[in-house]
Amino acid sequence: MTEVIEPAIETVTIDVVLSALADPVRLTLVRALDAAGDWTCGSDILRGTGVTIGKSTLSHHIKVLRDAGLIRTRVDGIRRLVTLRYDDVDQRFPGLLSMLRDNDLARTAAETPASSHQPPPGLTSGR
Amino acid sequence: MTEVIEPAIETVTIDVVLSALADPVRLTLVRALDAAGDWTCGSDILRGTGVTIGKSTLSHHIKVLRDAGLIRTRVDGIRRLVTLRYDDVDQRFPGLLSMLRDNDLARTAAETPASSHQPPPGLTSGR
DNA sequence: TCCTCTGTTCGATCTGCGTCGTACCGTTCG
DNA sequence: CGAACGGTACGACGCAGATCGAACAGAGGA
Repeated sequence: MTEVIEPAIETVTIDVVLSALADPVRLTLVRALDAAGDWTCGSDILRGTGVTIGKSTLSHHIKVLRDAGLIRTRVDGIRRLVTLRYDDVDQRFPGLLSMLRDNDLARTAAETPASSHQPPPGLTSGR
Repeated sequence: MTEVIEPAIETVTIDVVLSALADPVRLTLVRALDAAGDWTCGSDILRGTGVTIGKSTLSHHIKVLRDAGLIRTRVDGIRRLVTLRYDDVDQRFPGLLSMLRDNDLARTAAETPASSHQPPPGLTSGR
């Protein structure tokens, strides 16, 4: 198998999404995935975010986000790649991702002095 | 004083809003206020929602929602009236209220047989 | 004035969940 | 085959927060 089960976007409720996004670590996770823009290795997501957690904790958060319909996981050999479900989330909850993006720009710029990646200019409004 | 302190909408962050809306009781509260449409007495908010909590708990939730910038409280004689900050929330987080509304229609219609107030048609995008 | 009503504040309690460590599994490579 | 790596599953721990009850505070009304 190369894909991991994920809920159909129509079955996703805002209640579950809100609960998933209420945690600061998961919010950082979503913002980092959004900044990355495409498939990212799980262990590399939090690079440069200043967040350091155990790998079991990370796995737990990724599962919560996946069950909430926010991210998609793909198996690539030895590792799992994850990405935001941009189209699905934008269709089901228009404007949600851009809400999360707003503060992200200010926060990542202020909290990650070691990272040199400035936020890609094309991500502010588009995909 | 007839008004209760509330944060300026520009200082409200999505992080706090998400945490406030992550609780099922508070979500019910917001949806009930949205369905009501205007100033509502605190003790009457949960009428017909099936949610029964102590008054101290209700006071706590209202305070959380107010601190999150979602609702406004006005003192009216012996009682406190609360209402959604439609304009402010729509301006700061466009689309957020309609996201909460989606499930609301199905839920309130199924859970409140005694209430005869259909959701006002003008609330979908405006105040 | 006294009672009632509405709401807040303060402790105390308890549950949910975020976190960690360990064990386990599948994949890749030497 | 066996070791290393990325990730998951499970149990345990600890803390934040949801809940409650009681006490208190204003505002109205009898």
